[in-house]
Amino acid sequence: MSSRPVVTRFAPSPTGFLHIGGARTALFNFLYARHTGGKFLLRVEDTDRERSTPEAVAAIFEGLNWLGVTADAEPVFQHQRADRHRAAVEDLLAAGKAYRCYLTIEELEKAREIARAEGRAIRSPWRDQTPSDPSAPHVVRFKGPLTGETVLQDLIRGEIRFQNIDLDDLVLLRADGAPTYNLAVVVDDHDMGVTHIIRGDDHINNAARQTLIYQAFGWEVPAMAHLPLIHGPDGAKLSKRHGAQAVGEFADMGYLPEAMRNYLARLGWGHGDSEIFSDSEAQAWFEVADVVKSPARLDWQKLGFINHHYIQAADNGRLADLVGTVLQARGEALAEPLRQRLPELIGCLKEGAKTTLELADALSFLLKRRPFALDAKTTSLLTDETRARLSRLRETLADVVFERASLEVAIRSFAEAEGVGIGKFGPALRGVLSGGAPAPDLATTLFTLGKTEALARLADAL
RNA sequence: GCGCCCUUCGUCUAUCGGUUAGGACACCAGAUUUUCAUUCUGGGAAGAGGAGUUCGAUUCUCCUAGGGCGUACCA
Repeated sequence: MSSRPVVTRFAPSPTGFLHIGGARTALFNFLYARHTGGKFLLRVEDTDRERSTPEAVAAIFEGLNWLGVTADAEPVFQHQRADRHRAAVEDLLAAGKAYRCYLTIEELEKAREIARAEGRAIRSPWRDQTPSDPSAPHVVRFKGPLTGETVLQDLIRGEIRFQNIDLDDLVLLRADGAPTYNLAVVVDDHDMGVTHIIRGDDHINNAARQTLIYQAFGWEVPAMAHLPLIHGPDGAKLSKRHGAQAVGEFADMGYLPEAMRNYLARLGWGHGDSEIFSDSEAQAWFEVADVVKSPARLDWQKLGFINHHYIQAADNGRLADLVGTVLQARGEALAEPLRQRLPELIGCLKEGAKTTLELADALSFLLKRRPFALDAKTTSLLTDETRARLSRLRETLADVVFERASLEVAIRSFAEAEGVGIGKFGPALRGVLSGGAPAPDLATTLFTLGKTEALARLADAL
């Protein structure tokens, strides 16, 4: 292909949020650029002014930012380059590689109907006709070859062949003079020096026609790679009912960006048996040719597994900030002593958490304000015998230093002194301390509660 | 209709003509255990179907089936 330094790009159309499939496309472009020491660029494909919104642009940038997939240059806005696009079309017109088409919408629809019935691509009669009035309303179409074939060398799928007769003469300039996507991508990718186009496989068909346009301009055709789409767990196209589509939703559901990067990279790409890998490993290993051809399904359980791993590895201070946001969103205030201890508490409680939402759940027993009612299960455990035993335990604990290790020892020796197993009073103790909310092992529960609060809760229940 | 793409355990994948078809998630069983969870050990689980090519096909070719994408003055 080319020995130029690699330039990749992500070119979203700002008509909505950043879809998870788009996020992965961006990630792959980013990884490949990093892998090769090249550049990763961003281009907003907003040639359709009707459907593009600034909110969508903001949402997409925000999503990419969160994911940590950042461009190496300022983003290009396609609509700002309309003059350049029009000039390029003039060149094509002058070279006889494009023509003005005066078909009305009605005529077009009729022609399309016929072409479809005959199973062939639509062809405008204006291909070889000169109009009596050249200034009449018209679009400019590409004049594609009628014979021969166009061959794509897809980096992922290999050779893909199209008969040129099956490719229609696409519109380059609309009736109002606005450039269309298929023209703009080619001109922009060329002008931006893009060497590798990595995009969703819904663009394979366009790739053939775009190749023809490159050739008409006499430009080098970039290397292309078409990624399979991401489907929902049931194999159908990802939609709302699958839980989430937008990367922002994944953030809200408590997933960490590094976990998303790992999971998304693993979805459709892999490096041997590696399941969990760092960003630098991903960058070192990523090859476009290793991307899998078939579409992958989103698997929430595996995402949860990966996220669990990264939560365990994450800095507790950072998790505390994240959890703070979650609690705030839930309207749960954090008392000052707890807020200060949050990183430490999270260190004690994060073991089983798969998301920051679950992490917040794990804190819920700490958030209770006493006095609180006990749940039915705990109440039933509180027989007179147990009550008496917990009362003795309370006295014992009053003299214990509230550190996890010493609490652990204290509980064990108390059980020994009582001549019973921990199972005899442990569940009741936990219930009394947590009010029935899930809580970790006893020593941790006591420790995170703190001596004052723990003894008070015990006293409340006895 | 026409064109193009895809098809290995439930899911993500490894294999690049010769393997007991490997790993991970999930699942099941057992162990540990002060709830839930965690952790540990073990287990079941796959080449869509049919023709070829070949000494030998998951791997190469073709057909069929199923799924997807495109077929716009959307991107």
